[in-house]
Amino acid sequence: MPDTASISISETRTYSISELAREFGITPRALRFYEDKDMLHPARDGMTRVYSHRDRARVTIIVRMKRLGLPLADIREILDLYGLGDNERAQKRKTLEKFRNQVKEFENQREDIEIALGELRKGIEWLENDLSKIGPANEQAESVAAYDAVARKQLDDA
Amino acid sequence: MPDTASISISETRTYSISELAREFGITPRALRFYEDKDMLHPARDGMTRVYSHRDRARVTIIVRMKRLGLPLADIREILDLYGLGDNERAQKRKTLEKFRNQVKEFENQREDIEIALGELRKGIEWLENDLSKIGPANEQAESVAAYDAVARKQLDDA
DNA sequence: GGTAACATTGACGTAAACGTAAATAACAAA
DNA sequence: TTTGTTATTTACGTTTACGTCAATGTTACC
Repeated sequence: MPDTASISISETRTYSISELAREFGITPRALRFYEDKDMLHPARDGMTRVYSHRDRARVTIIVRMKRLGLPLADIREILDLYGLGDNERAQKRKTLEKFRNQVKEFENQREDIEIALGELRKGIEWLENDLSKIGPANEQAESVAAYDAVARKQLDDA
Repeated sequence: MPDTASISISETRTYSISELAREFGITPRALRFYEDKDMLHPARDGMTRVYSHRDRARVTIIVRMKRLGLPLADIREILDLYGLGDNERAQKRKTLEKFRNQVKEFENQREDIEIALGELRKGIEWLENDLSKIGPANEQAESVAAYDAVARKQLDDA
């Protein structure tokens, strides 16, 4: 085993634009768009893009952050960390600050999710209860007042 | 104490559009926009909007859900539950389904957040380490290789 | 050697969620 | 009474994140 000592096959694989798009449930257009925004820099074989294992990893991060609602500009800043060579300390300090703020925001967001999950589960519980009440063929019921009470309560301590 | 038996003062308060806007860190324009989208139906004093305690509660939900990245249309559907009177069972079933799906999505999102927090914290750790290394006045260092290793690792198991 | 499948670069279009300016009205303080 | 603050509707503008052609080019197959 001479040169390619510790390079696993998954790290030497390459991907076409539509392969990556399919894998991540996005479109080729989106990948070109990200490249246009300097978030990706795939190699080229002539004109056609060739995505490496590390390009793929960047896409993973992009998609994940996007799901969390981060704008592409913010995602780009995060990605840029992995591109810092022996850069300015100032830049690193700024990045550090942003990362810390981002951590706080994510922690807040996690709290929001817990709250939202709580409310949704209460809603589900009530709906299940209500739907199972009189079997599958009743309208106009006596549970109206009860419902209103629940709705009121949900809204009141929101 | 005759009529208004159990109505706390906070439940009788009303709010102006700019009051609410300030409280939630949004603009009056946004509140009007939400109303235009049928997510709010404040009362009117002449021409000017008067927001009740329950209107305020709905804004709470809107803002919270928005932070989680839900589109307004989806938020509206959630709000609509609190408006269901003695409605069609079919509608309730549909709502129940959507709530269940939303719960799953939020749980996925919570996982994404954990992962993102992990990566950010690793990044922070490295940055802190790096910045504290040679005191406050050094560029060109020997940590380049070490950094590259970290970056590589982060990207590889993303 | 055509045609089907996949690639490219423009370039214009679009949906969501407001921003912003214009014209107007109500009301309070100086 | 003028100035200032807050409100209204109407309407066009803006940003983000792509979608959607159109025109063109390479590669693979039958």
